[in-house]
Order: sequence, then structure tokens, then C-alpha cells
Amino acid sequence: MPELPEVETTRRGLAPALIGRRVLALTVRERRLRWPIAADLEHQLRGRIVERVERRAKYLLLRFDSGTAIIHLGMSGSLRILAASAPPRPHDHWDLELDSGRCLRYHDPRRFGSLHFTAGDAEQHPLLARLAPEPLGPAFDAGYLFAATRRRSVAIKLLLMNSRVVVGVGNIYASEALFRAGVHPARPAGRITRAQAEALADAIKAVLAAAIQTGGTTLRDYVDPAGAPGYFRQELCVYERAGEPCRRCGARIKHAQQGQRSTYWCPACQRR
DNA sequence: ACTGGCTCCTGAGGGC
DNA sequence: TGCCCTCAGGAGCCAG
Repeated sequence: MPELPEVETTRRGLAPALIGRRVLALTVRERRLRWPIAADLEHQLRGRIVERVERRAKYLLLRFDSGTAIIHLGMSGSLRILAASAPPRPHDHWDLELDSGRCLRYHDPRRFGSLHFTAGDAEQHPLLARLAPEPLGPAFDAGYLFAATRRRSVAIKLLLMNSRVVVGVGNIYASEALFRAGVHPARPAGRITRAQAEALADAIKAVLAAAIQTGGTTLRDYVDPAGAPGYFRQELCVYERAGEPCRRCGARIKHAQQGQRSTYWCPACQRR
């Protein structure tokens, strides 16, 4: 999926086109996403005005006076702002038609994304209620991360991708943050030193912030709401660089499977 | 309570 | 050209 930087880039692109706009209609072409789109969603959203566009973890939150739409992009999802008359392409699963003559259009070939609406407190929605702190917020720091790693035997890279520990860090940025911090991805989380926890917390914040600055990483599907790719791919130090020279020391970047996901690291810069 | 493995789905790319 | 295999920005769910 889009990870935190891509979702945040999407949020920033959507906000000016959505805030204050009234929903004329929700048009669903394919209800079968990760969870089926609820049958009453068209009715829930029609006529409502978007008050705010927020992000929690990798979820986008469209705040209406009547409740909150909760959107996840899955692995291959993207959101565009288009003319309402633009003909839909394959995998364009739903449109939110706006009173501006434009629409918010959801595209997702793999259909791992989702769309929910809750009239209540969105923070208490089952998908959001048990999420860990935001990595760019004040609650996530070295002390928090160090404590979260204690007595955990799982590899540090998998721990970083656990949304009960920290949110928004996916397969790309976990590898990139570990490289920046000089920590081997397979190191058991409980063996991370205090100094490594500090380096890692700093690296996570730095790499996410830098990726947001360049509009995120486009590997295959991701585009921002204007249809533009992100440019952080050229800044990646290890991800999808197996066999290429480390940008820091020249050693060949290694690649292995961890928890059924690809991991990349520099064998010289990142010691076990 | 943790940990690992499986699962959903489509498309792209490589080998033969 | 076609077929079969592997691999993709996620994360909920389940058994052990």
C-alpha cells in the first residue's frame, strides 16, 4: 500500500478539493473491496458537506457533520480528483460526486482497500480503536519505542510494521528506517539497545518526513490526487536495490524474505 | 500475550 | 504466442 507518506500526500491533495463541498451522490461500481461496501452508504453520504480531511495511520478520514467516512487504500489503491464527467476506467470502484462539478474517484486493482462510514466517534471504530501512536507525533519517541521492544523476540523489522506498536510504517519505510539507523532487520526486537532505539525513532521520523516532502514513493500504482507519482523512489537507499552498491559504503545490498515480505539491508552498515 | 502463517485480488514480468 | 510461476506500498484472522 501506500504507506503513511503516500496517504498523507493524498490527504493534502484532497483537502482543498473536498472541504466545504457537498456530496451530490456516491456511485459504487464494485462493492467487493476488502470488506463489502455497506448497502446504505449512498444514502448516508448524499447531501452531506465535507468539513475536514484527516489521516489516522494509513486511513483517510472524511469528516462530515453526520459522521466520518473511513478510507483505506490497501496495496494498490489511489484517489483522484477528476471531472465528474470523466469516463471510469477498469478498477475505478466508486465515485463521490461533488457540487463543484468534480468527483473523488477510488481506483484499486487488487481491491485490498476499504470504505466505511461511522456516525459515531471514528476513533472508537474497530479499525481505528487499537492503533498505536502516530510516528510523527510527540507520543512516539525513543523511550516509547525502547519500552515497546522489551521482551519481544520478533524481528525488529516486523515489530516496526505492527500497527499496535507504531502506525504508518510499511514494507518500504521499515527497511529504509533500519538502514538509516544502522540496525539489522532480523535483530530480535528485545535485543535493541537504548541507543539503537533512539537512532531508530529518529530515523523513522526523518524518513517519513522526507518522503512526504517529495510526495511519497511510487513503485507501481500509486499516484496523488492530481495523478502525479511520488518522487521518493530515487531517494531509497535499500528497498528494491538488491545487489546494487550501498550509497554509504559500497557493499552490495542484500535481500531476504521476512514474514512473507521482502526485506533489504546493507550487510556492512547494518550489523546483527 | 506473542508469533508466525494464510488469506483476500489483479497484473506484471520472467522462464520455457 | 501461451502457460505457469513468483512477486507486489496491507493487515485481519487464526491456530499453536
